[in-house]
Amino acid sequence: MNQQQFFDLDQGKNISYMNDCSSTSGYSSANSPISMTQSPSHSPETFALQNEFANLNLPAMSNSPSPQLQQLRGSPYQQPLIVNQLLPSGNLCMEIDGGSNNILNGNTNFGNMYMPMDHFYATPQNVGYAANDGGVKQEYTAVLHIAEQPVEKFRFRYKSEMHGTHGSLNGINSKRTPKTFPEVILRNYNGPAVIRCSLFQTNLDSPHSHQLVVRKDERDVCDPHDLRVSQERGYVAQFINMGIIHTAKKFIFDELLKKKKDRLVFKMGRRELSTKQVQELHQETEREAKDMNLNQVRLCFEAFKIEDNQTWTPIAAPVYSNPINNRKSAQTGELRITRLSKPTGSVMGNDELILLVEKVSKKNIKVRFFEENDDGETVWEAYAKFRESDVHHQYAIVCQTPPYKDKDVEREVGVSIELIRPSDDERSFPPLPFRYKPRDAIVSRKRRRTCSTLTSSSSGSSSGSLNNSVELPKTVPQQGVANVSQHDQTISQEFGREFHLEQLINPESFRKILEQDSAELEKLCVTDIGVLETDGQQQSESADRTHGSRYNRNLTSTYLGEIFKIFDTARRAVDNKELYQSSCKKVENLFTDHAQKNVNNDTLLHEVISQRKDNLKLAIKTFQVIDYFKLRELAHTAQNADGDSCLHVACQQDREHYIRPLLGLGCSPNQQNLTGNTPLHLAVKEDRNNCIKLFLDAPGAKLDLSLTNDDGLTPLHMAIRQNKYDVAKNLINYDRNSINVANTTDGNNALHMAVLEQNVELIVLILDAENRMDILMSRNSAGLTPLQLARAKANDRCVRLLEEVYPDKGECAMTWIPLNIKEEMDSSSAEDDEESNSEVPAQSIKTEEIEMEFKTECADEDSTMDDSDVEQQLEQLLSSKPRFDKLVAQLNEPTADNANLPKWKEIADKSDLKEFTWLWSSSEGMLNYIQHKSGDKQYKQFALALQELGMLSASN
DNA sequence: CGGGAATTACT
DNA sequence: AAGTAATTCCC
Repeated sequence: MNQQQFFDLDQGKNISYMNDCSSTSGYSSANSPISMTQSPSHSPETFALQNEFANLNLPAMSNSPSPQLQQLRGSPYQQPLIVNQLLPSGNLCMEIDGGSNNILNGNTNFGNMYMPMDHFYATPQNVGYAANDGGVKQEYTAVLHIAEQPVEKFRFRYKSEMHGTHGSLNGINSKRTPKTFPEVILRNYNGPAVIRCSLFQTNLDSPHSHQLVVRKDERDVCDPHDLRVSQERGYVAQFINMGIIHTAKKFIFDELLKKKKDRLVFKMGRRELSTKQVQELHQETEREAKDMNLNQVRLCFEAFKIEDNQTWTPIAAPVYSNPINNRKSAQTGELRITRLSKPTGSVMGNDELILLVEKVSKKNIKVRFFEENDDGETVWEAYAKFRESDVHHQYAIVCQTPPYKDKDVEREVGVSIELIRPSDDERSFPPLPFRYKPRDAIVSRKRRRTCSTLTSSSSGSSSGSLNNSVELPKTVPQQGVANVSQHDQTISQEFGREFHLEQLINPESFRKILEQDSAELEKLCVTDIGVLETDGQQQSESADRTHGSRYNRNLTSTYLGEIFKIFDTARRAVDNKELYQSSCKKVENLFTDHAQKNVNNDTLLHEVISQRKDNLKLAIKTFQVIDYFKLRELAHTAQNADGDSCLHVACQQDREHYIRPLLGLGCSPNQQNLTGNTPLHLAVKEDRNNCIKLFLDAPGAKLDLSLTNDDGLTPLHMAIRQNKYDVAKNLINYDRNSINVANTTDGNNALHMAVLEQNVELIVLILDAENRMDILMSRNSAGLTPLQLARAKANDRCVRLLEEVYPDKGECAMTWIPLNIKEEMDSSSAEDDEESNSEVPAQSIKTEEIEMEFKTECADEDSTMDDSDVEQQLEQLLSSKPRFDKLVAQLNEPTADNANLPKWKEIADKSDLKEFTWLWSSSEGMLNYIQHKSGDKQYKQFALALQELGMLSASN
């Protein structure tokens, strides 16, 4: 018996043992029956070798690796010979996978190109695999049980990476300490046995071309790995220190074939496969290799008993581990959101959100928003909107948030975001929090509500005397109602019965109300104003204070009451001009004073139109005051801390009936708030269709639809992005030029954006508008026309639709725009791109002028042009639209020699332009291209070629 | 150990 | 020619 050392997987270290059994490893020992084998072609020579090795049978192998051993590591492909020499170690086998197995496999790696090893196995006696070859199901009493699954994600390393160590394949429950490893238990069996672990495909009962290696003596030995188990050890086999080598693509087939052969040979207990078998194996391998999942493997565990030291008999059905995924791959790697561009968004959705993510594949990724209750049940989910092209380089996703389920939430709602990979339903972890913010409308309403309470100055109870000693009228809601409850169509059940909605919507009638001072209004003005803001919250808050009878009127009520008092007084003293003047001043001061004190600087007007319960009476009276004292400037400039005007608030709160009165009072419809939004932006954003309509229909309001908000969008852009056809239609009808405005984020105009939405109706709508040419030709920041964008990112239907309308089927849009068109564009649209400032001559000369000049010039010169003249001539030719077109036509004609070869192609083929020819389908493309090359070689060449063809003069 | 990056190879 | 995937490098 030799004392030997080997690496014990169980113990994770080298140990020595008495070599009392010479070879357990199935593949390994020279005597072993099954040998691995042979590459299709082996050199016959080496029986001798085999014996030699067999005899080598050494003890050494482990601790003191021979120089060759050391050389060997990590290079099975390259150093087969050395590998062969190691073979003997296989005899050590037993506890750990015999080194020999691996070595053999290593050998197999080389395919036929290397030293064949078949002779090793040529020994006749070693046949003994008792397995169930004929495919007969065999009943086993023993059972393999996986006690510890491998981790589900692991980075597969390429062989070239297998230098140092890179961490081993741990058990799924492994922690820093204690670590665990894949582990199986053999049950229902007595006596010694060997458990084998090898790498398998996940969807086939077939080995995987990757290598399951275990680091041993500075080298990586490949699977299968055999571990001896016994009663003393509790029949537990723990596979320690394994790694997975990612077989390079080019070796997949070879590796797989090798493994399959080895397996078959082992199973058959024979040393040679029949030619037929080899062929079959070949074909089978070819098939498998083609679509083998290279990023997923599983472990296969088998159990054998070894009889006569030679015969390996399976004693239990093989079991397979869960899949192990390659951590590095985009298909199976971990999904992770690294960062969000912002943590919040509107409940309305459609906010742009950028996610930085770990490697994802754009075709296989979704962004899921979801909300769970305390029990972890999903109560809501929605997916962000984005296109494949919004996935930037596998590492970022630009998406639009989905709307939240409840658009009327009053406070922020916390939800989660995760990535989902549909192919395997993998989720990113952990989910990232995201907060849905209530709509501005609700926020401001709430803010107003709470702040009025907060800021209300303390004062006496029901008498309501405050700092400024304003006596607020005691208000009993019913009073107001009692007088006038004759109409049915009313806005506000409690307070507004006197006014029909339509009256207010209609500016004429509203004006009348204001100006004529109708009896109704008169009555209104002398009666008490309604109760301000008595919503539940305030009531409960006030209830808290009631105990000390310290119920307060809020700030707004106070000021409003004071102002109304002044107003009423002044009005009664009709002829008192002085009183009127001073009243003006007072009211103005109160107005501004209030705004200053009020939280968020909401003015009285803001407050009055955004009461939780719409209070028409109150609002109208306030309007009347403003109007009466000619304080339009106040209304006009009234902005709160968010930069919101009253119109903004009206839109937020969906109080469309105030829009016209406010416009009438001088509020500017084009005022932008601090985020750049006009009231119309808000109306679109918040889906306030009535507001939108009123804005657009308002006679005096001159809306500027080209204003962009901080997201770079006009109202039309927003509508398109939200696929709001009707809104977009109304906006376009209001101002057709608005479709040409480019958003300042990516330079897309309305058509670009509709294309991105792939919304055919919108595209048609836009195309039906006028100014078609401008919009067709305008380019976004990426330099793309709508058609080009469609080709890149939209479906066929959109592309076809657009191709229909481009005059030349989009030919010119594929490449460059003729200068003259571009000049038109430059002057007519906000769009600008780099091209336009580069080549275009600064002086834009009228087409006719060029023609004139050109004619005269050409008349003089003719055959005597030098190179620069030729170029100049070409340049002028290209810069005139008629000439350009003419040249296009001429060049599209076939050449004299070949009816199938247009002239332009001929020129291209003969010049440096050859390699670009594929770009163009007619001469126009080439001309567009060449005109931007002014001054360089291609341009000159082209000019000369034209001259040669006589085209330069011909085109005169 | 574990991971990011760079490089190269394919579409 | 751009964008991914595959490999290799290297901190």
